[in-house]
Amino acid sequence: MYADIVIDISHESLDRPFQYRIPESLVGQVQPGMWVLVPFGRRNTQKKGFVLKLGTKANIDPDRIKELTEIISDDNSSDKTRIALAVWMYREYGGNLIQSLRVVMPARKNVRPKQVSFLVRTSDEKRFLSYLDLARKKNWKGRVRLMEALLCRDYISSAFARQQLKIASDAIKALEEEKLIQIETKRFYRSVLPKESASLEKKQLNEEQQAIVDKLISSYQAGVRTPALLYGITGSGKTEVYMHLIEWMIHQNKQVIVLIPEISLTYQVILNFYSRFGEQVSMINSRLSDGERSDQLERARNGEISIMVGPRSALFTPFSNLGLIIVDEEQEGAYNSEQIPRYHTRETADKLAQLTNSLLLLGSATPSIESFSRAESGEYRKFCLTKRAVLGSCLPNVQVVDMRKELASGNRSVFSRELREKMEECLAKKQQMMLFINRRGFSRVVSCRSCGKPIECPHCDVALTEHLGDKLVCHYCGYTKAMPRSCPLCGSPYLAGFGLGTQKAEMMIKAQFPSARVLRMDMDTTSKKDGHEQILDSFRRREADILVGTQMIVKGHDFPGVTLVGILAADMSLYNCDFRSSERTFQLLTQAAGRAGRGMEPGNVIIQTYDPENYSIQTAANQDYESFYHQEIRFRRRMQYPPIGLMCEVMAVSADEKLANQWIWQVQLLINKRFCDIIKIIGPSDAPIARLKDMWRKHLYIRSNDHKAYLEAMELIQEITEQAAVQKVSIFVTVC
DNA sequence: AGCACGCCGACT
DNA sequence: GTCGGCGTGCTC
Repeated sequence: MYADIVIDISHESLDRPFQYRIPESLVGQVQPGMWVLVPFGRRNTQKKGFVLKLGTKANIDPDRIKELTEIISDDNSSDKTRIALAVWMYREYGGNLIQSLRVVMPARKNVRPKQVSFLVRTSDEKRFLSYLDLARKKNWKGRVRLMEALLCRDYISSAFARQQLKIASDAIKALEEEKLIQIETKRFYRSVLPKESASLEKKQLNEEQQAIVDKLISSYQAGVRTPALLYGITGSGKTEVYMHLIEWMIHQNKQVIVLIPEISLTYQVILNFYSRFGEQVSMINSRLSDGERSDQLERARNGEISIMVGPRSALFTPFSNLGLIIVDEEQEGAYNSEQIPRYHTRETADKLAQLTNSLLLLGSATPSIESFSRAESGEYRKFCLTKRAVLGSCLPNVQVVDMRKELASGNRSVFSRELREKMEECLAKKQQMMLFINRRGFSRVVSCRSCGKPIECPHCDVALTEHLGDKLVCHYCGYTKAMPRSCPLCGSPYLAGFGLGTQKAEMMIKAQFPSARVLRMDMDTTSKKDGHEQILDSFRRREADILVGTQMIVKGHDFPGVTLVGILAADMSLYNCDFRSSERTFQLLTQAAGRAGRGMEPGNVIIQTYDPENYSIQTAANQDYESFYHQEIRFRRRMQYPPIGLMCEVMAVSADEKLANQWIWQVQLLINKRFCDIIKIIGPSDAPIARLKDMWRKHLYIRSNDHKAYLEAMELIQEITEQAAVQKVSIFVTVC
């Protein structure tokens, strides 16, 4: 009997199973999913390993196979559910199990716990005083100072002794050896919460909100765990519903995970939770250090905190009595993991909720087509918030401008006449505006006017973007180079930038409205720590009239002073070769439009587009989600795209182009052979970015209506992945 | 990740 | 002549 075991070492070359013999005494006991101890390497050092599967066939020369040592019992219930979750992720999203395990068990890093040490007086007063006399006589100044300080207190902190009393470490050592003092250390958790405490009073719920909270609580008590979709228009107060539900859960001694897209995880949000729930809350985000992060997870494991707020990785907080998982802005793309396993947070949260018998609550103003269709079919429960919570504020007035007509009447500027007029009006009234453009940098591409070829990144097959200061930047790998004088291919000196980026937009605004104060927000201006907060705060304090930026300005920020929102090129995201582009465009436009008129003043939104009849633009302009949904689901049904059919992308990545190609064709061949009619394969072909960071990328799509066959195909791909790993080709699946 | 094997510079 | 530098390769 053999077991395939992954060794718990984070290194690419060990990301594959090793076979071990199961000793007679453990046959029947060793099961997939267990942690075991195995001898590894020449020295046979005992390593922790994870049992993938059992088998009777030896894959290598049986003489080379060692015997596994023992089973490590792990009785932490949260660990058990998280291992089960990792196994599920591995099956669902591919890659290696150790990769899934590493995502799910993040606290495994060896970070030193932060400690404070104290010097504690241990001996009785008599001996202490007599030694003090001796020290005085001998003129041991340091020891005298330290002992005098300890006369009136039982202990002082080492930091205080060193820094304030200027005690050298040998003085401390000497006293310790005399058994007069003792050094004690106490574990101390790094705090990530705001220092200030604003106490936020509990807001009264309106009728609609109250009814939803009541229904969720009563059904929870009745044992209903059907996921709930909270669909509420922008500004309808979804957060208050969350807060009340969380409060109830805490009273039931349950723990809560609140997931927020990284981009909207701002100081403001944390302050909100902190002022409501105090020390019971913690948060994690990507800017925390390893130490800060694992401290927060440790506190969750200890039961010190009950609420964890964070981006997708917060889903794996080791709570032992989880009751509720909230996924806010459920439709956000940021919930798709970029790394392998490319899990989707909503789906994974759903699985975790099942494993822990908790409630999953999804919230959105523009739900994903998946979630809404599940709500329609009854797989999810649907709750609607239809009224804006702030009294007096109303939905903005939206206008779609046809940029083709602008061009036809001779306006070649990026601002339509309508937008210009509204901007002038807005500036004159001393109100604020936001201009949204979907591309950072200066121009989209720089290409040669003679040979027509764009200048590309040497490591990725994408065009470089022009940035201010005569720089060319790759937005995928960060490669930067100076703007060349002439075309690197044909030598022609005529190079020109095409398309519009945030930097260029900022420059044009400044040229046309010289008196306006402009702030720009994109990846380039927010890369510094707290760059995000600084820009938003400055805008909130009305230190600028115009905020121009990429997606990040439209995500959930509340600026009461904004009365105008301009979307400079609405269709920029529309023509990606991706069946979700309409959905993304609709969501982006609706969100951007929702930024206007959040205060008492009515808001205006101008959407500039070259395709004004497009249904995603039309329905977004009317803020009509349901109408968009019905048109979009019709399209998906016709094309058998998700959520109607099952679909995934299989990608083979390798430094060697030939090998990547060879393995993606292997996938195509084997799937075709086994499921020729049931599963449709699109491709293989080059991925849209055929080379990224010097790695070649080949991909294909798999589409099927047969759930069973689809899962079998996934297993087949899993096997191919293992074989390909030997040749350093990584194959992974992205569920569409 | 560890650890061993292996091929070239400064030393008892 | 050796001791030791870390480059490369393997671990069931």
